[in-house]
Amino acid sequence: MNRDGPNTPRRALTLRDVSEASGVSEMTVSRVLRSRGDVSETTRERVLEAARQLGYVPNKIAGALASQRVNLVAVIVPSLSNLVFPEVLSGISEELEDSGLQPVFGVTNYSTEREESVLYEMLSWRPSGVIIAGLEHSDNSRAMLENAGIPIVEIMDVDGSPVDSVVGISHKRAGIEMARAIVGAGYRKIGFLGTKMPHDHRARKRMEGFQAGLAEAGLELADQEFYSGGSALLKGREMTEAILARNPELDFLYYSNDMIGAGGLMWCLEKGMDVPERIGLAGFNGVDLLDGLSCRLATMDACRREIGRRAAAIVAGRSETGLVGGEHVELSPVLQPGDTIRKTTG
Amino acid sequence: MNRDGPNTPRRALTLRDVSEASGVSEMTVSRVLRSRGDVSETTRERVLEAARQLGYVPNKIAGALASQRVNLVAVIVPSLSNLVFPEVLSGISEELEDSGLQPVFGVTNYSTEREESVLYEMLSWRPSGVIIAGLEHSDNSRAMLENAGIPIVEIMDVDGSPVDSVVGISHKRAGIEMARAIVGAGYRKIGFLGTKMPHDHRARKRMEGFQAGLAEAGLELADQEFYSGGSALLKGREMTEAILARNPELDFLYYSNDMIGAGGLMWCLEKGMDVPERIGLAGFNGVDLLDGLSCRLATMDACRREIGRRAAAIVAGRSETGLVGGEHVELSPVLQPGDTIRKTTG
DNA sequence: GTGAAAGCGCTAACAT
DNA sequence: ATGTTAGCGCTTTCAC
Repeated sequence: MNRDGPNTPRRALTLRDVSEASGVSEMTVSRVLRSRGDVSETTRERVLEAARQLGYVPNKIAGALASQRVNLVAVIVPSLSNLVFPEVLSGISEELEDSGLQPVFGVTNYSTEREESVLYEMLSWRPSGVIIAGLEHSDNSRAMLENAGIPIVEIMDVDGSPVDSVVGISHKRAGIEMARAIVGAGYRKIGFLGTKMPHDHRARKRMEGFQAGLAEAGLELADQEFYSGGSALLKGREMTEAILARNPELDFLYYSNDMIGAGGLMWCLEKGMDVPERIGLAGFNGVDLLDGLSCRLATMDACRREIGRRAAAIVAGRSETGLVGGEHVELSPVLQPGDTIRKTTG
Repeated sequence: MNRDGPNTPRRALTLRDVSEASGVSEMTVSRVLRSRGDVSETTRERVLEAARQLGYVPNKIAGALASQRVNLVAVIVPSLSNLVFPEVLSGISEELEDSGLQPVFGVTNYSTEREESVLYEMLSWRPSGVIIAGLEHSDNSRAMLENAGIPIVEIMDVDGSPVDSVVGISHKRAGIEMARAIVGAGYRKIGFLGTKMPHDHRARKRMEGFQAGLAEAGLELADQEFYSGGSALLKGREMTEAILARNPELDFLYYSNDMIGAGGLMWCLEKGMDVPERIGLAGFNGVDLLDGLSCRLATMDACRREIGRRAAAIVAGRSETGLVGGEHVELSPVLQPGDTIRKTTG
């Protein structure tokens, strides 16, 4: 609306404008605006006042080109609707808050191709670091990361070989431990319910670990069910109904995430099933949404916020270790048994 | 890890490197890389091959400075954990997909100060447009938006005076209509439950509209309850218990969002209350999470994805109207009565 | 404490 | 179809 108002500049303001308005050289204006010392208090105030009056906003593009420094950190995640990732992003934002660095988010929709183009796009802004979910990338992406010459932190997962630093949990181990807990509680006919997405490597690794854990006890998955798309809660209900119709003797259901698990739990409770005696359930992630359910679903905390924080700390050069790169941080998710795993008396 | 590998460049590659490797002038390389026509197929391929081999990633900073064009759109929202905003962002991303523009997200945590600094930071990258949630900004922020000289789209809300374009719904009207529906269904003792956040202007406007709607029928809010922080589902339970303990004769509860509404609904059902006869409930947003509940909470769709799309279309210069700025798009949220509002026999 | 000159890596505009 | 020149708005470096 105000585009043609009397104060609207035809072109954006530059340092020169502030310089002229304050009667001080561009160089000194630049120093004041970047709070570099060695400027007299008088000049400082004159400049600041002029800049404020004009409504000057510095041009970081020119600044970055001249200084060869960009205070941006590229953050690349598969999705924003997963609930997990916004929490990781919060952790990153918090840690970066007063580091002078600014996160820029990119979303891949679990597509390797899209990851490649998002990464390319972001690297072309010459960020100071990259935080990227997962260890599985296309050859091109991996090459770009290796050649970027900046700190790279792969997050969420540690099962694989990182380009540089890595912060995450072992989903394989998480699966194994969940299997052990379930078997230890006496369940024997165990089903797995998860996403169909072929690119959700972490869910796949959890399932593989889970199978390995069952194998330790001489067990196998009794049945499995996969979905894609739609409301997770609803899908959880539907899949639970389907798998139990097919296989009524199942005594435990392991879900690849908490939301479908919660849907399944609600379905079981409504059907009047005895949870956790007749049937036990568990999910994954430890989303605090579950705090609101009357019956708490067993789950495992994925340490999302902490992962974000630690990754950001590495990029900001603030991690405790003196390492310059190649840090390897494995966090340990903790089983939260809730009310849906039978208590063993031993 | 690979930082010191044999192929790691000490400094980033430039056009000049590609130029030398391909034996073609920088200018022609630049043309090839930007797919500007007027380059022979032979040269094109030579250049592309050289760039690929070297692993050249263009420097957008230099490009933007030279061309005075930046393909970035600043998107500023209060929060990522609200579930509503990721959907808006998805709508924006989708619409921007093949426009050549790239969204960059910033989060304010519902703080006006933070909004100001995020906005300043983003404008200093000279984006091609700004999409920002809400119509309430600090004086400084408003001035920055007015002087930016680029398309500004304020989203979510239309109750107020926009800087330039606006895409959203009237939360006031949404409140009024919900009140009319509730009163029309015969409820009379109505309570409101919402967030305490003083900066959630949209929730406030819904409440004000709601009160206005009740007033049309000579009614007032019988009671209210506010919360801040914590798991929304859990808070919904707690607030519901509290308000009904204080005021057992309430026959309807209007929640400022679906998550606390779902918590309240679960609590009522567990207590064996007759929903919707003895007590009715309604939320706001139309989150698809509700699809998974056995009893569907009444709600109103906030048109989140659509808002994102339309806003992005305006910034991309693709909106249907021939206007250059100052577009005003008001969407109409639709009441989804679900199972928690008594059916009237009229 | 302040200023002048050079140049960051690209692209617009104009040759050829 | 390709090359040359100038300059985007800053910061670095060095001089005063």
